[in-house]
Amino acid sequence: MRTYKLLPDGRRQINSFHLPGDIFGLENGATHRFTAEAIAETKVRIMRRQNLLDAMANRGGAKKFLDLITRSLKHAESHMLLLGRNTAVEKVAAFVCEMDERLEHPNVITLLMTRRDIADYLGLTLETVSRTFAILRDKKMLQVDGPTNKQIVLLDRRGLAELAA
Amino acid sequence: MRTYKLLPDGRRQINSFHLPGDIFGLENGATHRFTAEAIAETKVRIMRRQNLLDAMANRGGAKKFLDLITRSLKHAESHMLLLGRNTAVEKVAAFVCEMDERLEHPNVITLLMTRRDIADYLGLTLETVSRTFAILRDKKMLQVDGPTNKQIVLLDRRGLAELAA
DNA sequence: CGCTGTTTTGATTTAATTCAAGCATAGTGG
DNA sequence: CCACTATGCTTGAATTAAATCAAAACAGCG
Repeated sequence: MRTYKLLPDGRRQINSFHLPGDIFGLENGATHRFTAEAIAETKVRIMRRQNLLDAMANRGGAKKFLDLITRSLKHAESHMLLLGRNTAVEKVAAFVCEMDERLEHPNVITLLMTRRDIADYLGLTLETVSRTFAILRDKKMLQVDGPTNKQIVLLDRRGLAELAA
Repeated sequence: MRTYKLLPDGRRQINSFHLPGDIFGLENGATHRFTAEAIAETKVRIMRRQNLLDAMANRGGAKKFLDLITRSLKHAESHMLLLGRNTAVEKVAAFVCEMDERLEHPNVITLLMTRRDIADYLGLTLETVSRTFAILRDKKMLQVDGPTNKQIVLLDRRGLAELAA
């Protein structure tokens, strides 16, 4: 799934992509803070706020809950650094490294999102994302494969991680 | 105070500025996620993690705590949108509007941070921040005053808010 | 098959950065 | 009280990274 915010004129910032097992969408106030969309066949389990507060009432629940939100905050904080201070190459390298880690280092990363989604996640245009994949491909750091170029094979995880900085 | 993250080569992203009364720095794991620095005479009250977990155990505490972290997350999420998708003018307008709101619409906003701090908060260079203040000044949307140009007077709150989008 | 949406690639433009002065302010010490 | 220095802000000129504009190729689909 993708969660994102929109500007009135249609510019979009994707906060994060959610993989199976992820928890997201913690809200408190009366209004939703962002939109969530499935980009593949998805099963979602909903949790009521009341149950959340109940779960927090016992020590084990509080700890788990603290872990969850710390993870969200941590991701947001490092993503701010990326959006504000990284170059296009660094952003794309960071993106593939993030996916690689979250999928636990598969041989092939199958991207379910489009180039535009990736661009809107990284604060770039889809053309720049495409060109940057080409740059990393030409540097032999990754392969771009499959009929729709959505299969990514990491050839140089160390080099990519260095770029991601 | 300012809280920020650094890249190895010195590039800096300021997560947020903290005003009197703000709570910040919620951490969970063994390592700190960012650096905090005072940019003015500051008194800081520390809270132990244990006390936090205790406070969460009762319903009132849990609610307050949920409010706190929701506020942090919300700020981070909207800041991601700003960093990834706003222009320089929109960023600076959003910055002065944020300060105006948080200081509860004073006649004069006295900035305690430098132009570089603002730049590192908005994902710009200090020169661009300076130029952008000049643009908004020339548009009669704000005044830049004081011996060191750190006093900002908002002349057109509505217009600035529209720019901030 | 034609239609639609996606990706790539090329040419051009532009917003913001970088490089470079020049000033103003505040602090320091003689 | 006055150089002297350090720091921060502004402004101008040149550069550049990424955006925009444009076109072609391709896959998937009804």
